Amino acid sequence: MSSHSPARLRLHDSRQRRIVDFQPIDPGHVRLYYCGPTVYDLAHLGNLRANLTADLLVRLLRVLYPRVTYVRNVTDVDDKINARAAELGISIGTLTDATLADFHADLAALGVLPPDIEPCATAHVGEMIAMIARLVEDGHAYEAEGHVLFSVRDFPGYGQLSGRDPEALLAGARVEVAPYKRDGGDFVLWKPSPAELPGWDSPWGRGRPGWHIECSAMSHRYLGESFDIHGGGTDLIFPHHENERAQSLCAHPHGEFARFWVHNAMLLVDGEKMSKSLGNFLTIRDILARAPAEAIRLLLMRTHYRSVLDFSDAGLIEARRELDRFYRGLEAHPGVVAGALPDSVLSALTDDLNTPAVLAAMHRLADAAIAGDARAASGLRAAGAQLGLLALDPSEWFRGGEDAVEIEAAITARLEARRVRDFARADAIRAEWLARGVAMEDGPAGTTWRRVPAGGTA
RNA sequence: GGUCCGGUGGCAGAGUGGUGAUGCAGCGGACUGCAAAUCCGCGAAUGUGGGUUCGAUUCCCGCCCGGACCUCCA
Repeated sequence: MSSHSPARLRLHDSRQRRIVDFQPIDPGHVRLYYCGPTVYDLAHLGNLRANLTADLLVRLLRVLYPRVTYVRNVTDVDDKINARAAELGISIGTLTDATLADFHADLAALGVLPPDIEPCATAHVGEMIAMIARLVEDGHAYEAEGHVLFSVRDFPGYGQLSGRDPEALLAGARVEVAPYKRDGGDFVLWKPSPAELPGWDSPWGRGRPGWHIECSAMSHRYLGESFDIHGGGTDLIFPHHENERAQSLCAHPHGEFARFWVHNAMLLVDGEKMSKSLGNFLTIRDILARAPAEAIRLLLMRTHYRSVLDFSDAGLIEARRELDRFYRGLEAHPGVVAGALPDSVLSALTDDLNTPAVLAAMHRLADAAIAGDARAASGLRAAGAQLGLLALDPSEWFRGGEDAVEIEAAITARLEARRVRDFARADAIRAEWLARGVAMEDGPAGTTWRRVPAGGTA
């Protein structure tokens, strides 16, 4: 167990590559920005991991500080969107609206709280153009063949976030370097857009923004030149965050952009990398069809956010069993309400979001609650509320669903079989229902039932 | 090839310069018609070779293995 003060947040900062004390710029108002979805397809488990990490961080910050503003953008102008809309034969707006609605529904199903501000890129092109114009004016960017490019040579801090050698970055991509770039590492701020694709008038002609500028423009608009935390997956560190940082620091040289950078590690599925380009990604919807939402949520919290997580069905079943244990703790104290968040839970959370340690603390609370400790049950409830877990009534967790009448009838039939000591028949009924995902359990007070993974051995 | 991260019981997964959490699985016992749940108890791990140290799983170096990034990615 960590021994630091429970209310002092220690957080890993990617730029410094170490765990540091989190010091907000304004302790009265913590501000953070996360890179949100590009809305062209259903969200997958990797997206969920990033958004859940943000959710846990924001929930914790709200406990520690009086005011938190969490901004998560929506990328609704992008080449992948254009391609997808054309492929489906629908308008870009139809695609982005529908995808965003799906995204919201999926995250809500997982208990991920919405951000305070969710700006769309297409609503902030004016801010992007203004920022690009400023970069051009100050000599940090140049126009070439209708494109506007950021000059990485010009920014001495380039490479600092991702820990890369600036000289090597000047060379840029290994494969192709557009001929109009001064240095291979220069990246696009603005590019020309043909009539059939989304475009906006600009000082450089009709065009659309490059990938990175929207986050710089929108974080500035809503959080200012300097804010506390910027987050996302580790795969965004380079080039996306490195470029955002370069743009923002050059456009606003008196600001510090993001003070702390929080990045979650990638997720594997059965040991394999999951990515959109490989096409092997599991969507949030796929998994919701296979397991209770809280089990999915807990599964993701069983691994620290900075460690690679290998998603598997076995893990899902284990997560479900852990929740069984927690709900048994609550079931032992009907009507228990959340009390104060136990220090064991808070100190684990403030220790760089050590969720595995939080779960260990919750197991101790559940053990105590089952043994009769009402205060522990109350603490367990509070821990669950903090993590976005244990939101159900125990009876709903164990016995929710629609076939309760049929199950009760089977139990009655089985009790009769037991009464006449026809144990073969009693066992057959129990086995049949277990295969259907219902475990029948005989106790001193009669027979109860609960749901288990279908075909399971629980 | 370059940069970075990591290797902990059967599996999952934390922490720590000095008795190595927690969960799942397993084993023994209580309870049960038998199970389940619950309770009591048990076994089980720091990739490898060096170095620093009174002491290393932890710090340093080499090696082996895995992963990430290197301009689509959460």
